[in-house]
Amino acid sequence: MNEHVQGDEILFLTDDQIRRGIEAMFFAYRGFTADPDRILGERGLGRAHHRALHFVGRSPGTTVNALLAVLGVTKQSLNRVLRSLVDEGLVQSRVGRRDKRERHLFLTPAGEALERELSDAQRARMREAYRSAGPEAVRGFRQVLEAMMDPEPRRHYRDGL
Amino acid sequence: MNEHVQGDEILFLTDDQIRRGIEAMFFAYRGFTADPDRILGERGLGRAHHRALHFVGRSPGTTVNALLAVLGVTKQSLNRVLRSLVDEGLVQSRVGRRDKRERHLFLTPAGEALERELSDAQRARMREAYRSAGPEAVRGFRQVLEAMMDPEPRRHYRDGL
DNA sequence: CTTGGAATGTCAACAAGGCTGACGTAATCT
DNA sequence: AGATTACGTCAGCCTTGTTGACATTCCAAG
Repeated sequence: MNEHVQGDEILFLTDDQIRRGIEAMFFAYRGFTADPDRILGERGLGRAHHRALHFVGRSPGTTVNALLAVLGVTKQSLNRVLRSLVDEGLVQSRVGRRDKRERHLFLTPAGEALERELSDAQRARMREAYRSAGPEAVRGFRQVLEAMMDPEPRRHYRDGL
Repeated sequence: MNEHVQGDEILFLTDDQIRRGIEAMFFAYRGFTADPDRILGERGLGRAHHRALHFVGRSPGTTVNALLAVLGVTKQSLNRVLRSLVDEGLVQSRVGRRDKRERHLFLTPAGEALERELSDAQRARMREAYRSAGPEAVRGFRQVLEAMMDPEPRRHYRDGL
């Protein structure tokens, strides 16, 4: 092990390096949500609606309970968001066939269109960040983020493959 | 360029890879704020207070205006947070000597203690994530995050060296 | 010296989106 | 039959963001 690698091993864990990482998360998350927030604002919706649209779009037919677990909010909070999405004709809620207590959630065509519009902006930013940083950096990015999650969200993250 | 690298170059920019990155940000940010949020909750404070404490601690004597620019909120919003921090004896606000309109902000010993307590939890998590991912991954992590910021926050991020 | 503008503080009102607690209904499981 | 589960809903509270309006204090230019 040469001095340079030794230096790396020590330096990247200093308090100051950690602080840099903390601030990077703060500033980057703002950028990450900026574009969708702007689009949603024009339609009287918020970030919470985007999250619901995203995960319903990712897993069509998912139940309210499953969505609650992924989003990590209370049912009252989710219900308020879901109700407005259904009212706006963006999400459809179907009573379960096997278990009629469950509601299965789907995006309507309008919901898919909005989800696409929202994600396009976010994707464009992330794509550009990925492109400029390169595959190696992206691996590191995802590795550190995954290590930062709580166990339960990490499960959901891995499920989403 | 062999097929493996070629595959990398293509694959890491697919919509699905981008989506994975988006979800990684969402889940990781929750973990990132979880520990401080818990501590703050016990004291009737919130995430906004943590951010103010962090940046005042990082740049003692900074002005309200400078803090506004870094945090990206309105003065009314910041003022509410700052007032409660001053009331709790965590932050001291001194009138500027040169320009008496300005207020220079400092952490009191109690403020430093709380900032330390909050950051310790956050730092511990990030340190562990850094440690498990390694220096190479950390470089990639910071590279992608920096590319995701808006220009103005990126300036503040780079200033914070 | 006066005046314009900058920096700050403060009041009021509002909205999004979290939370808790309580209650109701229908369906399913034991 | 009774307990549990899934979901919805009402009511109320909190934090944290917003806009708008207005007062104060002070620096700096004319």
